[in-house]
Amino acid sequence: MSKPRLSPDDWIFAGFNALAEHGPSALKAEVLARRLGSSKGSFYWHFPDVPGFHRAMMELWEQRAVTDIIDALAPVPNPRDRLRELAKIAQETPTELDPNQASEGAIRAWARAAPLVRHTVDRVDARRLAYLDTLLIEAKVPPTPYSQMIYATLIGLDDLQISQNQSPNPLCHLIELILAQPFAQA
Amino acid sequence: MSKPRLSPDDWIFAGFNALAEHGPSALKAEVLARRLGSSKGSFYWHFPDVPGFHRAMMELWEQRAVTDIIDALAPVPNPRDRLRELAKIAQETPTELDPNQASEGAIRAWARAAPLVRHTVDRVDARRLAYLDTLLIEAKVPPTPYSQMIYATLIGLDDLQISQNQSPNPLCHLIELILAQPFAQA
DNA sequence: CAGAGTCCATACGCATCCGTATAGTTTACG
DNA sequence: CGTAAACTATACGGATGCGTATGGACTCTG
Repeated sequence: MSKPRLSPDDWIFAGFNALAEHGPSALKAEVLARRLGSSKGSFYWHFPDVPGFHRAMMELWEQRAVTDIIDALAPVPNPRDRLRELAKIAQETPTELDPNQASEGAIRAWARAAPLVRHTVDRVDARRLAYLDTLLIEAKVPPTPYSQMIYATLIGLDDLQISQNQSPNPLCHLIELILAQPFAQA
Repeated sequence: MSKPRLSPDDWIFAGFNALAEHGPSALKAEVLARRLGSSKGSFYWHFPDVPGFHRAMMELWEQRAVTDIIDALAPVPNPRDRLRELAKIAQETPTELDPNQASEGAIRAWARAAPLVRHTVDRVDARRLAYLDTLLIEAKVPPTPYSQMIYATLIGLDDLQISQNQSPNPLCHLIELILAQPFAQA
């Protein structure tokens, strides 16, 4: 017991946890090895170097960051309800230890100092905004400027750490405000 | 020439510039000294240690982060126009090399990994939200949940780097949306 | 000019991290 | 069982950061 071999994904998950807890400075080979009760030898066997590890983290996150949202909203039939559901899941306190949710804000903070992360986040933002545009169009809402307004509010609330599971949730309220506009007919 | 003595504020301003450009990892004694063409001896003369330098940065920022906004809005007489002006100045691309504006987002990112910064940002957020509450009340808008909605949008747009000086500015649009609600009578 | 106080440069010991090398251990499988 | 592959531990040299110590330089005042 107590000596399980580690897969690359084990390192990557540990990386996201460390990032969320202690910031980008925790994403170092020796620091992560201590955290996992392992050693640098293991790290450098699975990854070519530290930037390579960062790339692997970003590849995994980029794969899931957009599709997870789309999948979560797919079963909701009504376009207006899809927007409401989006507001709800965006404000849930992250429970799962997925690399998603748990460290969205930490990744955005990391992106400010790391060009690779910056570019990944930019691509994810663009794809999420494009998807949000389609959601709005289906709900008869003009995407400009509402997709940016909604997405910015979502990010800002996450950064503020307020109104997680709180009522009235400002993001839900914003959605209702928009859906009550004359252009958006139920 | 070329050998000006440095004041503590010179170091602090350089700190904010370095933070905005390269993130928290640039806030080190030797890195900053190189940046200023100076040396560690100067740094440790002005500050007891690196955390002490960080404290000095946060003290300066906390002093100005709230009052600067209040002062900028004070000359605007109409409560509704004060909200509109707030949206405008919040979305201006920072020109001045003030520690404010230039690195708001960088400070928020830094706060995720540094408890001292976290606490300072939390206090600033609380005071800004309280001030925004008074602005909304003066405009006959219920502060809950609109102050959080507006402030979150402001932060999110800054993080997204979109819609700086762009039209339609989503934040301005949000303000108009709120001011057009039945409870907010002109 | 003298001396005190202010400010800066350099060197040192210690610690941490990087990436490599190398040897050891565990697992898969013929 | 035995060999090869997969995986891990440890040690090393080089780089960089911390905080201190110490000597030099500049400035203000009498």
